[in-house]
Formats: sequence, structure tokens, C-alpha cells
Amino acid sequence: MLTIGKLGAQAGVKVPTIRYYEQIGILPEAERSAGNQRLYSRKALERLAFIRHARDLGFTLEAIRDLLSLSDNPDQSCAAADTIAKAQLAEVESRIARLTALKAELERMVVQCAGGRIADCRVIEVLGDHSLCATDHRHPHSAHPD
Amino acid sequence: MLTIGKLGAQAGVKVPTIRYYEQIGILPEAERSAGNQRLYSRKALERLAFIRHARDLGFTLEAIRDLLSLSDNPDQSCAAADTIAKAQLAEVESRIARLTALKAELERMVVQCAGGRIADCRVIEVLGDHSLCATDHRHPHSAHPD
DNA sequence: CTAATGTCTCTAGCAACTATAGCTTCAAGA
DNA sequence: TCTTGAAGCTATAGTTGCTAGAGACATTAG
Repeated sequence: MLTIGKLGAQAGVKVPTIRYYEQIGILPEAERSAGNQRLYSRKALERLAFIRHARDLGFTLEAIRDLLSLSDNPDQSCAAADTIAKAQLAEVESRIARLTALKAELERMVVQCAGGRIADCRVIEVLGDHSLCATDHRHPHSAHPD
Repeated sequence: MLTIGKLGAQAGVKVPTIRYYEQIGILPEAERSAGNQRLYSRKALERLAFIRHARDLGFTLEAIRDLLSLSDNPDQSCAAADTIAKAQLAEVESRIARLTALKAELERMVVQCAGGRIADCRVIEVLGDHSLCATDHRHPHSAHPD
């Protein structure tokens, strides 16, 4: 049996985060010691590692909740898990695309700012005037994930 | 003079967001009509466009506050704005790198999910067992920017 | 036995919005 | 002119995924 601190160390998750996961019901309530401290089994460690990996891959806790409920009854089709992973992949690809456009813009800004006065500095200008922008950040207006 | 709705439509920013920006002091308090409704000038539209573009480029509101204060008194060196842009560029490049690694991982997961039973599903398996991971998301444990 | 560290609960805070409720104002049609 | 519906107002609370702090109790090393 592991204390919460050991569990966190082994899974690479901070202690308050573990308690938070329990609070929102993504980890089951832990057993307690005589002194009311949480005790965790190997199974709990695995579940936490699962969560940690999924978070690292950018899955939301909601998606993880779904994945966990799938893995809890493993006798059905894999399709739902596949769907969730695919959606995640699409999201990641979209983010990469947006960030790449963004990078080009920032590079342009930095190059053009040769250290003159701000009045001549395109950094400000580019951000203020859309017509000077290389990218088109008007229509999509996707909620900012950041 | 524009109402808040028109302003939002023209800048591509939702109405509550504009009020939020005013509340946190990144937009000045708007003039009011006789009936207490906000009225905006062309200048306000430009400022909001500036903010919108900067947000699209991944700047935090704090960085934007700095940029705005620079553009509000444009008689100084461009160096500060340049510094801010360069910091953002580094951040963006790092995000792209992380997302690209992540994408590879997700693609691997999706490809390997052949639609069988969950018990055999690599999506679940990969998330549960770190040894199946190609990437190393153990040490860095960088706070997730997403 | 004591001191240091770990753990407990509870509450509040973070960014950057978004949503809701209940009200007032405005613009356009009949 | 009246009316109806959209748009605006304020204020408050909720969102996501944690993180930080306070003050009290538990455990462990020396």
C-alpha cells in the first residue's frame, strides 16, 4: 500500500492533483489508514498512470473519464476508444497548423523590427492592422485552447 | 460610433469578452449613450483588433498589456516589443515541437486500433503502460498550456 | 521524545473567458 | 403610435485543470 506522496512520486503526479482527481470522481475514494491517511493499491497506481499518460497526450479529463469507463468493461468494441483518439488527433493537428501560421507571423515581426523606434516598428503595426497579416485569423474564431 | 454588438462583429470578438476586457482594464471604459449603452469609436475598434490579433498569435493578456503600453507611447526603442515577440516565438516553437511528438504518438495509437475488443485495444493499452510509449512524458511534467 | 516531514480538510485563486438571470433600451414593422 | 423582439445592461457564478495557503493531525527518523 502506498501513501499519497509515494503514489504521486511513482506516477509523476502532484499530491494535490491526486486529491483533486478523487474529488471529481475520476479516481475512486481511497482506503484510509487508522490515522485517516489515504492508502493506494497497485491498481490505483495503474489507473493514475493511465490518467497521467492521457493528460500528457492532451486528452481532457472528460475524454479520460470516457476512456476509463470503456476500459472498465473491456468486452466491447474498440470503436469508441478509437473515435476519442481520432478526435484528439484532429485537434492536435489543428493546433499545430494554427501555431505554424503564428510562428511565421512572429518571425516576420521579429525580422522587421530592426531596433528602431516603436513608431517604425512593425510588431505593433502587424498586430493592429489585419491587412498586414499573413494569416487569416478572422473567420475561424475557434475558442482559444490556451 | 459603434454599439458593442457591432464592435464585436467587426473585430471578431464576442460581446461579453469586450465587457470583460473593459473590466480588467485592457480596454478603456467606453462612452455611454443616453440610455447607458456603450459606444465605441474607430480607435477602440483598432485597439480591440490589436488585442484580438495578439490573442490569436498566442500572446497572453499580460503580454498584450505590455505591448499596448508600448504602443501608447511610441517614442521609445523598439527593443521591448522585440523582446516580447521573441519570447512568444520561442514559446510557440516549443509548443509546436511538443504537439508534433504528441501527434506521432496519437497516430500510432489510432493506426494500431484495428476495431477489435477493448481488451486488445492499443489505445487503452498505450495509455496504461508507459513502456509502450514512444515519447517520454515522464520527467518534464511541464504544466499543460492547454 | 522530539523535531521534521507528510498528510488531512477546506477555502480561495489562476487565466480567459462563458453563461445565466432579470432587467432596460432600442429599432423596425403594423 | 404601439408593440414586439433583439440587443444591451449589471451582477454573479460557472468553466477547466489544477495550484497555493492555512491550520490541524499523523508518521517517522534520530
